[in-house]
Amino acid sequence: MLDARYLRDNLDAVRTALGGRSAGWDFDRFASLDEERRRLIGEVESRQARRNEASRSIGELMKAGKRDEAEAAKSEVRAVNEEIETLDAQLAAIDADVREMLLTIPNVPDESVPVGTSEDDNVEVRRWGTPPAFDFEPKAHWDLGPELGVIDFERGVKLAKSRFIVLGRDGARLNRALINFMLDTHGARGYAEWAVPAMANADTLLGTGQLPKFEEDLFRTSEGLYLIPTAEVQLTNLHRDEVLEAETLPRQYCAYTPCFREEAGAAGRDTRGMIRVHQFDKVELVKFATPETSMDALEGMVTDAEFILQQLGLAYRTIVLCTGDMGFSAAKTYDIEVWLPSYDGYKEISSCSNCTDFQARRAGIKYRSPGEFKGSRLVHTLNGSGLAVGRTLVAVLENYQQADGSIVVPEVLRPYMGGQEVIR
RNA sequence: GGAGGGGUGGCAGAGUGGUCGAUUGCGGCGGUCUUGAAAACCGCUGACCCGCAAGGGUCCGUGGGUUCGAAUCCCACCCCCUCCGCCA
Repeated sequence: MLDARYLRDNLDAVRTALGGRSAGWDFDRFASLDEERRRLIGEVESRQARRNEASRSIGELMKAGKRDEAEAAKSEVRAVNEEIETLDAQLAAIDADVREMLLTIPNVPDESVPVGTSEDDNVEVRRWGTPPAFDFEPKAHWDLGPELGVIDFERGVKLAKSRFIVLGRDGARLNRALINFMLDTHGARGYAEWAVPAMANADTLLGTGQLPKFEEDLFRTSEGLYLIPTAEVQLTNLHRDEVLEAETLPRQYCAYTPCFREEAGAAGRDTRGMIRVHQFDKVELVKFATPETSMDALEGMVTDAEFILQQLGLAYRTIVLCTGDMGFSAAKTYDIEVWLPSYDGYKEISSCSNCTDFQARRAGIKYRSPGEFKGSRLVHTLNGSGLAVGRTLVAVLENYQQADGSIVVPEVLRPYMGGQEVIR
């Protein structure tokens, strides 16, 4: 959510900065609603002031025994109350409209973000590692997995529905090894680990921006709870409606959770394999930082996510998303893409964003620093995959495959696999 | 799920219709005192909205209702605690 005052004073600048991202958002309607809202507030409050004053005098008149005067004052207040009621109804309607508009306008990109309209305008910032050269025809994970008995697509469909998968035998163990390796590595690098609910309520999802605009991406239970699409939702909302002490910042959190996505708009995309499924595991990183340090914190988070790929020996490239390709809450986003032989290219495995104060304003996450400024200010929130475990598993299978169909276990994972060196 | 109790400012804890946004204690900030510190004493100390400002308004779990007026009364919902039941 953007600050209403900021938006009011910078309407055209925001319109320009958002470009196509704000398609369908009516800036002029906002301007007139906002103006009308402030006018009505003035109307209501001047009447409330009159009513409060009159009510006070009624109390005094009653005490003084002047009943007739008190009765006269009462009827006057009744009349004022009727006016207030009418104005209040108008104000409530406009408030709801303004709020709805504020909740559906995306974050404003940081100045350092390249301007563009699609993923074609994203900018690669670096590459690491060399894609493996095979002296045989490498297989895709959707062939390797079933052949090794580590991924079972048919049974995933049987147990749930399409786009659900089952991991078997060494697939399940490799998955768990990846989770533990990631958590241990991030833990050693300053991220505190949490275990959080896999379901979240509407307030929580409103706080991070999934609601109200993207409800169709979520699974909803009959209780009105939602399955979390990412642990970012929970880690960020841990501090919803809290004021953090400045000296405790930055805070760095991580968590492993399953993630659930409806993938409503993805029919036909990535239909083969386990690249795009309804449920996947992810280790998530979240930071709370001051406005002055959040951009540096983002660079650090990307480095931490990249470190996992380096340790695993997987080639990747890092790109900065252009203005047109960023998510709703982000002011700046880096995607890390891992090399996948089946794609003969790089595929997203992590996305790290600085959401600046966008989520903090929705969720009421502030910090204070008594010596530095009075009151409290909004923190900046950041989140990033560290990494998507399912896609990492795919990357390991495909990049470490041998001519005989076996998989070499990356060295850093062997301690988590009981010393096992090969999956066959 | 059943029965009972309770949700007030950073925390603790008063307040059952009228200057209560709210007594008091702790904590925090500033000051006096002190070589310094502690103690003691004095003062300050919630958030949000509209406004250039003066000022005004809202907020005592949430949402309704009664009333000229509600933290205080009524209704619904949410959450917490205790006991019982059930249960991984």
